[in-house]
Amino acid sequence: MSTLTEHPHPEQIRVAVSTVIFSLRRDPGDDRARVVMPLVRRTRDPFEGRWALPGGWLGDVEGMEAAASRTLAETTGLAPSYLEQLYAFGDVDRSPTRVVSIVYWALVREDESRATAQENVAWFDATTHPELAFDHDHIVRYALWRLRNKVGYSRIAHGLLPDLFTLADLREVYEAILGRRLDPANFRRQVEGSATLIPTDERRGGSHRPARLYRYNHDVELAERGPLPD
Amino acid sequence: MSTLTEHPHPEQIRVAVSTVIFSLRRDPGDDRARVVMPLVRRTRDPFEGRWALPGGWLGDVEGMEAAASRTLAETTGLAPSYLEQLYAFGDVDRSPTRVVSIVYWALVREDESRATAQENVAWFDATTHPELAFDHDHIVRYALWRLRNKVGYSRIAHGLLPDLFTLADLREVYEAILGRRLDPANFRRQVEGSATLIPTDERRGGSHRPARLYRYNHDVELAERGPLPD
DNA sequence: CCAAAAGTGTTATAACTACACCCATGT
DNA sequence: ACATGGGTGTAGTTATAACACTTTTGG
Repeated sequence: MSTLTEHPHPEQIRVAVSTVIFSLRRDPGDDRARVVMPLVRRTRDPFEGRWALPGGWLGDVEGMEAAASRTLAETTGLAPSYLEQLYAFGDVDRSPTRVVSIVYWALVREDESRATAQENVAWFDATTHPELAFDHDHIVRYALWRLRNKVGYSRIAHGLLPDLFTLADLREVYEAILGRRLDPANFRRQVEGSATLIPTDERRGGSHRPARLYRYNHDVELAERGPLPD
Repeated sequence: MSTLTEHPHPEQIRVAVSTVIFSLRRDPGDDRARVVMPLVRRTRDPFEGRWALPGGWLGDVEGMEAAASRTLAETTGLAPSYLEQLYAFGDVDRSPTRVVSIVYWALVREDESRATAQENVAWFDATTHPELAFDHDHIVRYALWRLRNKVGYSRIAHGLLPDLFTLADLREVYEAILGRRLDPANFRRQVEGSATLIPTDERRGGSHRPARLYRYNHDVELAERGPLPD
């Protein structure tokens, strides 16, 4: 690639792809939703027995994003509603052998995330999880930071919701990600003014006054990430 | 890395590191500064003769950021005032052989960028440059987008200026990057209110009223990039 | 004195925040 | 009827933008 500094033959550096997958979990008891992620228990050295991010080696005729999707399918069994490259980690000592990890982060809708039933896969709270293998603790922290950051200036929150949702649902997503309460009135005006939602005529009646259901406007993109492939 | 999907042995994928280096050029004739970047002319296939981003293979005991710095030193001969990972490019068909490129972007101060005199290296306007090798056109577009984006919410503009500078100098940097004029009065108030500049007692007298010289306040960081190494 | 950039002041507009208040429904 | 979340109104604050104006230098 580019101007090649002279090496008789490039050394053996392996390329892996991992993905931080976020979803939302709203348990019967809790009144707030939590951000959760699936982890995989390692069945071999190094770090045998420890939890780690789902991932695998990059195939030699496989695109990196495709590898991330494959990873995601193998663990959750479903397609992500949002997928974006997070960062490339390549410190010399981050693994016993030299591995460069291209890390992606993804969003999966709550209803879909329930489908997971693989062996050695479990969902954890994204903020309070066991100590992970390799530098994955660090990676998860960074992914969470990016998620919180991005939710402030783009529309990715919809990636965690089903087709139809109320404004309270959407607000709950923001609150779970940002970790603080938002004013319902101001929240409503903000999203209504942004032309990203299409109001439907349907309502959903919980225990009180029924709320209008909205649909996401796919004309505006989930997130602007500049001039990048798709 | 992580949960390893079974491959008898990972295939031969090579890892390269490239850097998009930005600097500012203020030529005698022009009244505005331009964003410029150094390119390297390829001396071998593929794309022999075409201009490309400076870069090289990642050494097997070399960190990725170190590789980017090395690249930068080999072309400009100097250390960057700012260096950040841009993106990892790994499409299967972006090169005749499978190469994953970890791309960084960097800022170099104008006075330092004059020192370049390597063979096969030349500086080009960042917006109007010849068609580059590989997918480097695409990469440069993305790097420029990130630069313009980041200048809006962080202090990286100082990475293009010497130790002492006037507010007009700083404003010129912003104008060159954003491609539009800024109101001097409002610009002054914004940066003065942000506590990132330390006023000195020195002045610089051009052809008219002397302007106060400022120094960058290193207590606040150049840019917040979240919980990432250094 | 004049041109031009340095630097200050003023005002209009938009965005954000807090919070009071009314509405519609299940119980 | 009443508790509760859905939904609207409004006023204070803050950030931004436009632009008039004063100051200080070199020529």
